[in-house]
Order: sequence, then structure tokens, then C-alpha cells
Amino acid sequence: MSEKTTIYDIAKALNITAATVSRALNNNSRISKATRDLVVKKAAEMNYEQNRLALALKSGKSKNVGVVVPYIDRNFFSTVIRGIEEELYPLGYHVIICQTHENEEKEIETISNLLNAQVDGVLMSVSKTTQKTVHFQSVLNKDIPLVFFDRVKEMKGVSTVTIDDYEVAYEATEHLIEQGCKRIAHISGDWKLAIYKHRFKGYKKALEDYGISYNSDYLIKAKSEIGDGQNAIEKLFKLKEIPDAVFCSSDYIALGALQKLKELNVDVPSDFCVVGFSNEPFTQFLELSISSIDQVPRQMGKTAAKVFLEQLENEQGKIEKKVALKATLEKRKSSSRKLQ
Amino acid sequence: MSEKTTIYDIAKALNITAATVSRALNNNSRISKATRDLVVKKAAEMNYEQNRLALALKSGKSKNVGVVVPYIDRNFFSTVIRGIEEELYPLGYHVIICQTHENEEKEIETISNLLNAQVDGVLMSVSKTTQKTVHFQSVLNKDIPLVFFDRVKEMKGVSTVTIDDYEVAYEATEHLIEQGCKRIAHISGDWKLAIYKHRFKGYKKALEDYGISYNSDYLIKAKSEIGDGQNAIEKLFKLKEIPDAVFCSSDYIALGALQKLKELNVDVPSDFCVVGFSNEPFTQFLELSISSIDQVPRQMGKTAAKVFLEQLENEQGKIEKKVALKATLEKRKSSSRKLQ
DNA sequence: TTGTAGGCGTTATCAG
DNA sequence: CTGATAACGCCTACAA
Repeated sequence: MSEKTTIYDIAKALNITAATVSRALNNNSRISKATRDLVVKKAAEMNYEQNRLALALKSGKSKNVGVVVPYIDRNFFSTVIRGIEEELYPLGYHVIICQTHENEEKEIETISNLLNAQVDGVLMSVSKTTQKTVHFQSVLNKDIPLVFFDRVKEMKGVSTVTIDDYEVAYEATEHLIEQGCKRIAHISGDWKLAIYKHRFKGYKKALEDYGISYNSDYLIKAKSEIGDGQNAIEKLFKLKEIPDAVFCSSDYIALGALQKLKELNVDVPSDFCVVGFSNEPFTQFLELSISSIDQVPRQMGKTAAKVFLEQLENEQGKIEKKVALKATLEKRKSSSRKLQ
Repeated sequence: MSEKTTIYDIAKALNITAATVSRALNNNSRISKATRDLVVKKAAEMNYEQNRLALALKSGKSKNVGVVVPYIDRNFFSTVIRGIEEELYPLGYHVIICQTHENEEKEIETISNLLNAQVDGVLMSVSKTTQKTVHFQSVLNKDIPLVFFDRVKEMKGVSTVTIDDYEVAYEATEHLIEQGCKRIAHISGDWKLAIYKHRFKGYKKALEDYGISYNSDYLIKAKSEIGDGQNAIEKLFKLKEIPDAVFCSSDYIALGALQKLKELNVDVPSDFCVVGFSNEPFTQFLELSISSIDQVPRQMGKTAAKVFLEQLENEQGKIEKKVALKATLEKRKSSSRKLQ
């Protein structure tokens, strides 16, 4: 029972040739209905299942895609992957997932492994530390679609799927201004990642448009952890002109900020407003729920998958698509003065 | 540049045969250092990379494992997968992920696809709706290791990795008793899943051991959503003898319960204690943090991977391993009277 | 409509 | 130590 039956086994049992079996199973036009039925029946009887590996080797298409992310258990990434899987599974693709742990070396190695495994495409979010682009180039050199989502690297030949970071950051800042905030701080991330730069620019533009002068003391760069949010608030509250709002590039920073604000007995949102980024599940469960930006991760995954498929079709065209999805600001208590 | 170089290309360039190239690249003993160096150098020069697909077809080992879960973006599952990936990647395995959406048909189809793709093993958490076991049997029939984690089905030949649901449920209930709770309710899930039954039994045993008689009015079966927690509390508070604590099989239920309790102006934990299950990230971020049980998902993933590897080695032995990891109760505010 | 033969890229076996 | 050959399972010209 542990033996796998091949088309040869079926052929032998039916006294025909493997080629005929193959044709019958693939609904090839050049086959008589009689033998087709016969073969199909026998195949079922013998529990035949096509060996995708052999097919892959023969056809040059593995029907696998590689998905590379920093950490798979980050809510944002796992949701993107969910979208990718749901879009690609019905078409017969399998999704191979790999983690870089935000490590460039690992990313390079991973991509090489994926290429060796003959994936039909690579969908990824680049690691924070990544500087080189040779590994991306090696994907392109093999004419394999490369799609970046969220964390992108600008390169010729690769498609990208992002959110409109600039616009939504503008929108968030505008929202804070509308709440009556005058001294709006911004906690940003590592500018090596374009997303953080875009968010900063949207923030700054909104200030300008509303006649609020940009104060560089109000810009803090930090990692994305709770402690960083606490530290940032501590720092901001030592300034001569203490801010009255903060737009954070991460929900964890926003959470840390809120914790520290509570410690300082600052009333949120009356005296201070907070907006986060990512719409992590916890933001809505808090007593003092956190306004945040939904990055539509599932849609991003589905879109990335679709872009991959498009690239696959236009193998000659080498199309390079840049999609920016509309992210949405979820207004919650931490920044809703009027609702109080 | 889009051409992939094979060992034949190298052989041709060096005027030797492909077999020799293969040997050189695989550090076969029967090869002279001179030619080996020559080949290795040339291979690097020509950007040679081994085609895993061809190797897989030849060897019968794809170096891929399939991981099947209901939804990949559930924190618990994505963390398990993280553990699996981290354990298996260094050994050259790739992880293929598939979602069942809690649908038996999809689960059956998925496993069939995975088998066709010649995965070397299947690691999975069964869908809530699954009744049949034929698809699991078909994995075993091909002598491919099958490892269940968390949500298992008892079958000969499969290994399982779970947490000690019974013990930790006992521990949680005991903890509530120690807080002085006398009328402890339990919100359970669908008993088609063994985990829920085990948790109930642990809960019941603890009551018995402490001389508290079990009251069937205090047992509520529910799904795992916030609304279910709210409804449960509503129901419990209509009883003649209103409970003073609840042990929930899910953190979302615990959250819903707390929301409703607040609505009813019940003081937690002074007048009512709550314990959840899963240690979802949000439980610790809440103002009124929720006591919960950590299912050590990362460790579960790593363990499942190790068990898979063991099964692989003992291909003859057909060992069947049942591992129960020690889960830990994280005591937080929702049930900590003494700390208040 | 069906059979024959070759090849996808590797490795293993058997000679030499 | 190296070369030739076959085989993994499948598909697809080409020939019959």
C-alpha cells in the first residue's frame, strides 16, 4: 500500500502505453472516449495521483511560490500571507513561507534556496537591515516574477504593492489637527525603510497645509516596541513646548505612549491625542481604544498574488506594476475628542 | 542570463562528464582533489545552483513539509508555524502552508494536494468540522509522517503534540479557588474537539478535589467570539446562584465576559474573577489584564517539527509519539485578588 | 487514435 | 578516480 502508482502501472494494467494514459488523464483531444473512460476508471481504482514533482521538472513550473517575511507570527504578515494563500490555492499553487528575522544574510540565503527549489515567483517584504540588491537581481535574472509588498525596494522590473503611506499619514495628521491639536509630534521608524519616510512626509505636509510650522524636536525615531513609546513620551514631555498629540508609526509605540501618559496623569484624549499604525487587534480591545491605520493586509496579500499572476502571463512584457492600496484610518477613543 | 546552468554545462565546459561534476559537488569520496577544486571553481563561475526539483524526483524526498491549519492569521497558529519553520529551515526543509477554513472538504482536498506534491511530512491541526479520517489514513498509507498538534485525532500511527489541557485547566480552576471563588463557571467549546473536553474535565476534577460540587448550570458551551462571552455572562447572571468566577476556553470569550461584567457594574476581580485561554497578545495589554493560559505555541511548533524528524529516521519503527507540553498559567489582574 | 523515444536535472550503479 | 548508463514520473513531438 505504500507504493505509489504511476502512469506506467496503469498502462501495464490496461495493456496500453504510458503516453496514452497521460493523454487520457489530461483530457488531450487526441484520444477516444472509450479509452479515456477506461483509463480514468482504472486510475481511480488504483488510487493514482499525479506526481507534481515530475510534472514540475518536466514543465519547468513548480506551481510553488515563495513568500518571504521577517517574522511569520506578526499579525500583519500572517494576514498578508493568508490573502496570498487564499488567492493562489484555487489555482493550484502552494505557498512556501520563509522568515528572515530581519537579517539580510538570511534573506539572501533564503532567496537562493527558493530559487533552487524552482519557485515560480517570490513575494516578499524586505528585511529592515537589507542594503544589497544582488539577491533580488538574481531572481529577476531567472525571469521569475518578484513582487514586494509593504516594505519595498525600488528596482527596475519588480512590482510593488503598498499602502498609500503618504496619504494616510496626511489623513491621520489632519484628523489630529481637526481635533484641535496644535503641537503634533511624530514617532517614526528607521528611514532605511521607505514606508517610514513616506509617513513622515505625509505628516509634515499636513502640518504645512494647515499652517502649523514643523518642529524638528517633535520628530522622534524609534524602534517599534512598547518601551520605545514610553521613552518617546518621556522625552517629549521634557521639551519646553510640550506636544498635545502624537502620531506613531506603530501600535506598540502608541500603546507605550499611552501607558506613559497615564503614568504622567495626562488625560487622553482631552489633553493629548494618540494615533497608532497597523490596526493591531489589541488596539480596539483596550478600554481606551487606540485610533490606528488599517493596512488592509488581507487585501494586500490578494493583490500581491494577482500581480504575481499578471507578471507570469506577460512573461515577455516584463510589466512592472506599482499598486498603492487605500489604507483606512480607524478613529477610536485615543483621538476622538468630539465623541467623548 | 535567464538560462539555468546544469551540471551538464559544467561538464561540457570542463570536458568531463556530468557524473563527475555531481560527485565533485557532493563531496563524494571517490574523486581527486584536483578535479573537485576545478569543478567547484567552475560551478561558482557559472553561477551553478542545484535544482532541488530534480534531486527530489530522483531521491523521492522533496524536502518540503506541508503544514495545515484552519487559519494562518490566528496568532496561535502563526506562532506554531514560526516554530516549525525555525526548526526545519536549518535542515534544508521548506514549509508549505495551507488553510482549511475549518472545512472538512477543504482539509481532505488539501492533504491530497500535498501528497501529490510529494511532501515528506504533514504537520497539522485538524479542522473543527472534521469527522472522517480517510485522508489521514492516506497519508499513513504512503508511509509519510503525520503529526497532529493541538487539535488532534486519535489514530494509530500518528504522533501528537498538545499541551496538558487537563492539568492546566485543573491548575486554572485551582487558582480561582485559591482566590476564594466558590461558584466557578466554565465556558467550553465544541466537544468534538478533544481539547475542550479535557479542559472541562480538569476543571471538574479541581472542583471535586476541593469539595465544591459541580453545577451543570455553570457549564456553558459557546463559540470563541467576544459576543459569546457576553451572552454567557448574561445567562449566568440570570441564575439563582450567580457565579463568582469563570474559566473560559478562549481569550475572546474572557474579553466579552469582562465587557459584560463591566456593563453590569461587577467589580473584577473583587467580586468576580476571570481566566481565559491562549494568552493572546491583547490579554496583557488591557488595563484590566486577563489571566490566561499560555499554550507555548512556538515550542509546540518546534516540538512538532522534532517529532516529524524522529518519525522520518525510524521509517521502519513507525513510532507513534504523544507529547504533552506543559502550558503555563499567566496570572494577571482579572483573577488576582491578593495582588490588588 | 495510439505507440515510440527523448528529455527535464540529478544521482547511483557498474564498468573501466 | 572517472565515464557511461539508467532511472525517478511525466509530457510531447514525431511517427505509425
